[in-house]
Amino acid sequence: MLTIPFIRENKAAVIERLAIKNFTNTSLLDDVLELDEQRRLLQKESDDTLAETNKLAREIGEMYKSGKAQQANLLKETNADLKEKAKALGEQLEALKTQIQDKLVEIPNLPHPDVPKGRTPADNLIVYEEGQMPELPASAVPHWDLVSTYKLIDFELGNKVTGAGFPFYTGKGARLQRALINFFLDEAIAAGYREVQPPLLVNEASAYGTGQLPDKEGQMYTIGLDKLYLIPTAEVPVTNIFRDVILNESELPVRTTAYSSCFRREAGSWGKHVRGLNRLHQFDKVEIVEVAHPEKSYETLEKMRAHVSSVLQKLELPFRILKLCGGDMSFTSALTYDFEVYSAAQQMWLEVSSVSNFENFQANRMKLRFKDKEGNIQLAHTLNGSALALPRIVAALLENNQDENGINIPKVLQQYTGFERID
RNA sequence: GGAGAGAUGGCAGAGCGGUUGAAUGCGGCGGUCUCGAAAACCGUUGUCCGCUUUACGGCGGACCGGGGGUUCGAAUCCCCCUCUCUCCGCCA
Repeated sequence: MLTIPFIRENKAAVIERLAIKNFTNTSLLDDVLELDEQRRLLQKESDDTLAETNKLAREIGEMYKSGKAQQANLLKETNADLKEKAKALGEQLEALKTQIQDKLVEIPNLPHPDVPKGRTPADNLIVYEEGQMPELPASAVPHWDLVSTYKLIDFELGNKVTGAGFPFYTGKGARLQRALINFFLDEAIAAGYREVQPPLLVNEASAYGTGQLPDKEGQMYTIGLDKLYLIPTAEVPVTNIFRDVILNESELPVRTTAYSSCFRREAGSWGKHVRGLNRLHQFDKVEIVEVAHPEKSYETLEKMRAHVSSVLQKLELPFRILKLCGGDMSFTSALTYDFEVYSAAQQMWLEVSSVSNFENFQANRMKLRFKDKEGNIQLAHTLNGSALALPRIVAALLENNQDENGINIPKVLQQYTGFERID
């Protein structure tokens, strides 16, 4: 959520930058500013009225003490009118605030000046690419065939027990999952992130805090009876740790990592590009989250990028990094790097990580602040990234490392899996 | 699930319905003392909103788990909700 003073003082620039994200509903900005103008007037009137009633109450008290009951009773009547007025003003004020808030949350974050223009994924900028493209044998097949041949993942069983997109991982497939999770967590911890294990369900306030609510409700699984939501990413519970928190400047940065299952409804996508592990309703992911000083957040973004890169390098996967264009960026992000690994049998680049700086957009919405050296309170910056999401990593690992009669496990994982080969 | 107790500032812990934004202690910050530190002593120490000021600041409003009510006036009384603790039951 953008701050109103910022919009007010930088309106032209805001409009210009939002256009990069293809957001052109500038009347929303006007509405917010105008409503806020009204709000301030109303605030003054309401405060003044309340001040008057407070004063009268004190006077009435004095009168009773000094035995002037009659005068006091007279004043009571005056005060009753004022109180009524104050109540009405208060209600108007609340309504106005809600109205402002509702509009404010519809305005996306400003893209960083480096963000390329564009509307579709095709406009994303490839900023980095590395790794050897594997040379596969003629017998090479996509991962959905491999997992069935070597009994690593059972989609049918998941289908029976839960539904499409909820696979069972079996045998070495299950072990590989566990190995990857531990590997990712160990890497994150070594990079300075503190591990937490978050709840997989969050309440409304948290879903609102990270922006899943009010308008992306349909993307989450909900527990209606208890008004809880299954998390689409660990970002939700982890970032909400800091909701309504004022940190000390000396505590920054706060680095957190969490493994969690993630649940996504993702209704309406079918076809070859979502086959097998490419898109699931439940999957596993290790997330990194950082609360950063505003002056350090882009430095932090680069560190996150370096961290994810190093993990992919250790897994010996060919990957590339995209700087997302305005049209492909998320609502909340100011700058996002997507990481894609090459899955050789599908001959497709698969997104395995997304690293973003939200600047103070999330922080403003959830009131995450810090007290600087001068004692001033300011909004912190938040960033997060996947490090990494499992399914597509698994897909690429299996496809890229296959030979005629088996699959080799990358060296770095072998101490975690306890085996060097699947056959 | 049954019975009871409670929710106050960073923490601990007071608080007769009327200058109580809230005693006191600890912690934090500033200072005195010291070569330096500790101790001691003095001072200071919440958040949000509005108005005002070149600025330090000043004034007003809101907030004592959340919501509603009683009252001229509520942290203090009443109702509802949430959460926590203790005892009992159940249990991975």
